[in-house]
Amino acid sequence: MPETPYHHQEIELKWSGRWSSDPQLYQAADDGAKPRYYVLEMLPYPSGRLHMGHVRNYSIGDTLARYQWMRGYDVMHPMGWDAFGLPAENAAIKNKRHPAEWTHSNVAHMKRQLQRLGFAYDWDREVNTCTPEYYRWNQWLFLRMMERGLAYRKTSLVNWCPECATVLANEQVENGCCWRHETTPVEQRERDQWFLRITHYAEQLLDDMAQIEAGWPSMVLTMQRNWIGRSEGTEVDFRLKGADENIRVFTTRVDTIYGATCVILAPEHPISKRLCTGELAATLKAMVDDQGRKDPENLVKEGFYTGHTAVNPYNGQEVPVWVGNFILWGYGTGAIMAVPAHDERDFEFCTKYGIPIVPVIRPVDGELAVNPTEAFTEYGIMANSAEWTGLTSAEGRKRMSEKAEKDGFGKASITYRLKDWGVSRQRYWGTPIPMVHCPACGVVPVPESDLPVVLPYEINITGAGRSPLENVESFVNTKCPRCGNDARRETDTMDTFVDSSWYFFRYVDPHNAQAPFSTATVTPWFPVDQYIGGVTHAILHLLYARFWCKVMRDIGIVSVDEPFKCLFTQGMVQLNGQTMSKSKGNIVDPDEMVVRFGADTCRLFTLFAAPPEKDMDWNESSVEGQYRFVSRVWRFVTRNIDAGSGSGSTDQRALRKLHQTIGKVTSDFENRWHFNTSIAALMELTNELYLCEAGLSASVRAECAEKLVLLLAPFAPFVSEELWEMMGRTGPLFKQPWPQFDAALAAENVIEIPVQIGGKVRSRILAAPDASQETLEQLALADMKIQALTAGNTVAKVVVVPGKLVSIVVK
RNA sequence: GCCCGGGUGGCGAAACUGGCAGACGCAACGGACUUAAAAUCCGUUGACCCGCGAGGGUCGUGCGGGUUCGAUCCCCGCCCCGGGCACCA
Repeated sequence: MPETPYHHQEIELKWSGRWSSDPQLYQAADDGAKPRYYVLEMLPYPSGRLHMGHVRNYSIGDTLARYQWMRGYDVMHPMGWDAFGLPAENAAIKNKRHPAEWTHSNVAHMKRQLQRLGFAYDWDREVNTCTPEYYRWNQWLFLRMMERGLAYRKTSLVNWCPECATVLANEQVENGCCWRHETTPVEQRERDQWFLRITHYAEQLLDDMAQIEAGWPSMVLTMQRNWIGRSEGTEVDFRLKGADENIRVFTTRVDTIYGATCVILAPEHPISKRLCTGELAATLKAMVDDQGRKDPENLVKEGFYTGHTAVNPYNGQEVPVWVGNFILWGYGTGAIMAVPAHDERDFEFCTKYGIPIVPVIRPVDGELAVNPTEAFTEYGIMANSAEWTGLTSAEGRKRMSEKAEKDGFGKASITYRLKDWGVSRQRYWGTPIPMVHCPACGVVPVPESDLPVVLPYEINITGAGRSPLENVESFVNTKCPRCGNDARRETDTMDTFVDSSWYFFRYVDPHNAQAPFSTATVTPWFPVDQYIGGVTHAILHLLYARFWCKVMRDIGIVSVDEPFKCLFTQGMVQLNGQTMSKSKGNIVDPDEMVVRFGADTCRLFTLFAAPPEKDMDWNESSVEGQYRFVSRVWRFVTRNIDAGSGSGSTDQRALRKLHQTIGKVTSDFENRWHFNTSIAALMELTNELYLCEAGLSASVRAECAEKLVLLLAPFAPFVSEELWEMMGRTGPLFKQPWPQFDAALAAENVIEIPVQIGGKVRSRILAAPDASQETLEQLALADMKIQALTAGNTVAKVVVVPGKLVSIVVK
């Protein structure tokens, strides 16, 4: 058959039409006949259009999914929409479109884009988090958490972004500014908020890392570990002199307490307020107001003496009580003992204000410092510490904690940097928190039978500070579920990180109307075999999802401790070294490339440009190379369908390259997903086949064409499927068995071995790949060039690495 | 400041982690085909030096040292780029 021209548009439209009209095509059988494999990619926010970061993420996932199908797995490969969130409301304000309408039209468009790119999703499992069918289960789970004391309400100082007019989680504050508005400083406001008690799981979140260590990038686990910030120490009460009150401090270095020369309170500490009367009250207030706006880059430590003193319980010494702007109210007890001799920050503070510096720890092999010029922060030997003198820091910490506990003025304690998750948002486009405020009964949960609490459609979104829901009377006015009298609905909605914390469970049982999912249905698919997404979610989303999984396990509806066995974090797609983002206006849309070159080329291009975990700078200049490659495969295969036979003189050469390629591509899939080198190997194979073509026998010609198409299938599904059909084969290509590697066929008859003298390559010898050390040494020493170069010298040593090289050392 | 990544031709990158540096692709150049161009096919292409030539030599993986027969890879000390954390007591 003569070769035919490659018309990507025609071929791709044909197949994407067929594929999307067959809803069963990519369904998992879920009958246990084959081993299961769950490929999960982070679901997109429906912002309007796909960007190249999505294309990259989903190309990686789809390539893996198709490979696993070919390897014989029963693959689950779903997709959905993280559809609640702020941009929908911003669009509502700006374009006068309803958030629901805006979201749904974005979803429709992006779904078409995904289908056009040929991603093999089971759309029957599509999950859209802004539908009542989904978010009612957020509410249901919230009630379960409430019952277990994991969801609670408390008044607290919260981060407030004036731009968003909403509360931000600590995780959404970056450098004191809003994560969306990087130049808007966050303010502190007092509000009643809903919280989820993630701190209750802090220890498990750390411990269970052991279960996923093998499959997760260590960097992500490290980041989470730092975020949780576990710290072992001691809480100690300093009695406030002249008052029946203690100041409790947290320290990791109780062994230094004989060097404590003052106590410092956070400005927000209730005791600060009580101690600062008269003129000091104004000073304190100014400092509190300043806290939310502090620029961590160049904050100057400031403080003032309250005029009060407190007593060190270990030695009875009286120390002054200060207030300091660098003491965090949200960490530990919000108060510290300052030991300037052994803590850099205390040193800086006490030096500035002339507070004494008393060294009490000496280096293990040195003397106690006199008038130190910097803090000695290492562990050492205790000095000037009464009966503890001479102990090591470690011993001191342990025994002094025991003493505090025994005498009732403190205890050993573990503190976390992690804080409870504030989930309240004063926003319309989110899951309503299923609570009612009754004047008589207080906060009352909505009964399960009344779920879902549906978000009202009629809404006027203005962007003003109050939550839009507060103005919807039909929503707000309700009856108390307990006493039946008039009551008001909670108008806060949930953080959208709630939605993405469990959607991957819903995928497995997406139409369940009785429960978030059936435990029996879900269990065989968990943990997820492979989760793929951006490293930007290393802390927030992935930590919340892990937490949520443990909660669901404790509720009894999930059987695993950890949701994701393996995690792959792909690199970012950048443009001129900058992250692509809407605000920077440097989004690249895939549509144009798909029209010009086709989805196959687009996918190959994103995979070829760099290994998947590496950041890549978007530069389209090499995209034509991928198009050329696809075209070359196309021409080779089409012109060799039922082609005449050659002599067979190049059969061995072609088969060798074919099997080397099978080996290479397979090992890339199994070990490291460096698809750039897999695609390079397929190019090499294609190049070799062009050179061998004339001499190929009919059977080898057909075999090479067929295997080439199979190997290409996970990367470029459209052209592969079309060629498969043209070869007269039936059945979807992604269900065909992956080609078998044959080591004997891949082996070279003879290889070239470099011979070095003094580490420099001086000659090359030909030898069998399995030639022995002795043979190689003899061949090398017998080589003419080597003989010439070694003449007159003594060969001191010969290093032979079989199959690799010979290295000769001369004197 | 601390913790991770990373620095290789004109460009994206390989070298599976101690064994031929630069696979594959882009760009560039040459040849074939063509009236011509495009497309296609076949080649060349790290830098410098010697040679008419086949060929040979020196240098070369951010910089400076070290270990080794041999270092892009390991060790020590720097420089630059990207990311995370940043008064966490």
